Amino acid sequence: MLKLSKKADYALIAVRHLATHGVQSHSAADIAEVYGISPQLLAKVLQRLAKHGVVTARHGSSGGYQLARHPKDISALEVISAVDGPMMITSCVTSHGACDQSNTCTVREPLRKVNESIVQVLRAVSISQMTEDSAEAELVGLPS
Amino acid sequence: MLKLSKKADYALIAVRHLATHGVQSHSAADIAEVYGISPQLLAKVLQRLAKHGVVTARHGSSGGYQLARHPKDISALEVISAVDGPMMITSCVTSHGACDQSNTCTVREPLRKVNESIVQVLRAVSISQMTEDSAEAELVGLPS
DNA sequence: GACTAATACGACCAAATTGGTCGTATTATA
DNA sequence: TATAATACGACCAATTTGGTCGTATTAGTC
Repeated sequence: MLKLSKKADYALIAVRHLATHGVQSHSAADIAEVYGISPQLLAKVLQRLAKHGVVTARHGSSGGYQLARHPKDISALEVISAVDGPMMITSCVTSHGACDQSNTCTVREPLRKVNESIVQVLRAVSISQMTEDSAEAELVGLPS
Repeated sequence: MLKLSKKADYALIAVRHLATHGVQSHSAADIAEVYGISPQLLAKVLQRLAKHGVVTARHGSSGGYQLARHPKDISALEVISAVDGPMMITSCVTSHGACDQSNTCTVREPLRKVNESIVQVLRAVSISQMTEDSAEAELVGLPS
């Protein structure tokens, strides 16, 4: 239905939290508690974000996660694709290549372009934009 | 994973087929055969398109489906939402209202805007645009 | 008017995806 | 050395999606 996974939602929530709550480390459990999310699940989400270089992790007591970069240099696309894998709108293309109708499928090429446009939109939205509540963010979605 | 359902894919394929194969009726079975899709499934997809006024249906022998409007007046968004329901990117909002974290969820509002941008992109893409193979359609995704 | 070829539609099953948990290893800090 | 955190794979549960079946209905054709 063209919707984000819950994991992607959680990832955006967590990253936004890190962006708005100072530079110190926050453990997965702490963040999870604030938003009422399963700690273990959020941990897994944050691990993937760490693996993709969106956040940095510190082990040990008083450890946790920090943003790897300035919020304005992290796009929504990065966060989403770190958790959900590469953005591909067509359901034909799964992990194991194209579907069996690939040769007769006439909408693949047009859909690829639509996909690119959507990717552009998501790439253009930064985490810092998502932290400014309303106003000014009205312009979102018009990649120049 | 932010991808279209197969039904949406099939819907686009079918609509594109109707747009490029004259004004006469095409039965669900005929179209399905061309693309190697299950006839019954495609029938259901076309029924939903008919219910939403994207195509018109004619019963009886030599009946079938036709486009209800000119291809340039049918958007990809219409086709997709006819089959998959309204486009909502956030996974929080399901059929039975918002999720339980609704009060603490901080990304809903920003995501709503991102969603709108994507809807804009899909609304801007017409079926006729999807029939012109390559060229000129490069501009897709820049709602003015 | 009977036959036939189509849509219409709801109930239902199967398969795939996703959400979420558990256990254990590892790493660093105090 | 104890502890508090991440790391990660295996696994189960729940939801969603894909797809089928049966039956009713509608309209064209002989």
